[in-house]
Amino acid sequence: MSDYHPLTRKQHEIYQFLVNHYQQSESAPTLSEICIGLGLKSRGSLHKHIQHLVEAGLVEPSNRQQRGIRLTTPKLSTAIDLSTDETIPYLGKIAAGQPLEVMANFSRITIPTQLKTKNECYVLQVTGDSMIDLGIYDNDWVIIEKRNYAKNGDVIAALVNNDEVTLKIIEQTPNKTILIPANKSMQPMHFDPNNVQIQGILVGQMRSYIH
Amino acid sequence: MSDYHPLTRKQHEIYQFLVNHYQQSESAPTLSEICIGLGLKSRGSLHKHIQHLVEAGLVEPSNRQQRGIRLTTPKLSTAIDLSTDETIPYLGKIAAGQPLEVMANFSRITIPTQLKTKNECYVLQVTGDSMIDLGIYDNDWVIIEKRNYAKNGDVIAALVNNDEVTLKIIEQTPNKTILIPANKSMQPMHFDPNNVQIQGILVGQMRSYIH
DNA sequence: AAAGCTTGTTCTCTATTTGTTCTTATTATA
DNA sequence: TATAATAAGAACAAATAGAGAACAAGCTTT
Repeated sequence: MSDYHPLTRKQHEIYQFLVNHYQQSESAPTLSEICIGLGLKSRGSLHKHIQHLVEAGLVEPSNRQQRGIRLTTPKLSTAIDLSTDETIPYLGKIAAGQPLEVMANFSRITIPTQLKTKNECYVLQVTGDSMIDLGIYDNDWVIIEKRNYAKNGDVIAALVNNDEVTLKIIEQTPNKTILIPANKSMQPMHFDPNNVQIQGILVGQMRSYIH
Repeated sequence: MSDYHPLTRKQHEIYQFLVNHYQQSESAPTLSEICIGLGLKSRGSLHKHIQHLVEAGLVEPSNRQQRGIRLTTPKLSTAIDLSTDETIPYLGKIAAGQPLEVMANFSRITIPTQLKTKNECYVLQVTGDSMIDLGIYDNDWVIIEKRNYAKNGDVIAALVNNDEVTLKIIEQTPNKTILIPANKSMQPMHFDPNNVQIQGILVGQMRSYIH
């Protein structure tokens, strides 16, 4: 009965989001919430991906039930986390098309005090290899201190062209902003300062080696 | 008995209101009071929501009794008493000359659940560049699951020659143990298996960029 | 005890949200 | 070039949400 259903990259990404969400919140997310969390705009396409997760046996079929997405292996779904104040918002994958604030309070993550500042911080998950020369890899988490300014050489999360959020090294001159990847095989990108909105600066990084 | 009853956004909001109310007041709120508290105008609609909470097993059925809304005791107790300890021992710099146990319980560190396993874990701080090709840098923290065995290719913390603890990739043959640094400019080291005591395997990594 | 009020409950009607299905277009990948 | 993966959006039905009317049972006041 069980065919072999390898996950595509996107399906794996969505599954990770679901696992993560279940660790933080007791109720399942809505399709729209997942869209926002992953930077998608169409519930329709997302639904198709989730159908694949059902076929792969990772997600139980949810018959029109709202918030009906359940993982088949209900790992930590019961582990409610209402612990102290050392949690900070997890804003999902580095998200396209949205200033980060819009999805605050979706879920929260526990953080060692050593990895954050006294100011407001949040967590993003990194996609891509643009920072490997700094030891930040695909799927790592980064802790960002919320801020709208930075000094040259800082690693920042920025909204570029009102379109996508990236993690880069910043160099600013009066009439030009340069975003430099920490990856020798990638080129710095030049922007009009008006098209680069700084969202915060890098203060910490985490990586899981589990499975 | 228990079907799956995910809470909708409104139901969750109402349940939160009830939990909150119970922490401050001994008697249950009236439907109208909840309406006022949540900005609703119809007791009728509210009642329907509470019916769902009853079906979900979070609220006891109250047959026409005024101020009869009670939370089911089991859920209430778990909601309060979920103080799982998410801290693990910090054993300091990767330490020379000592098996790791001796300095346990010096201090503890808060860890996100995503970075540890269910088993016993502890934190070490890395010195040196022997793992930079895996993105583990000088002064990073690593989370180690306590264990005395590993399979080939695992990244392990090991006590070598009863002298120092290092973080390396392990390759074991019946009569030889090879510890391989993840650093192209360093050479693998060969040992008699008796001189290598595995202390644990790598499950997580953290880095602070503050100052 | 009777009148007046509040409360829980049930019902109908309407508006919004959500899951689902389709169609179409674009990008990767073999 | 062909095939799969990804994405956006339109359209639809079911689930959910809100308002209000109506009613019986419990309180309060007279």
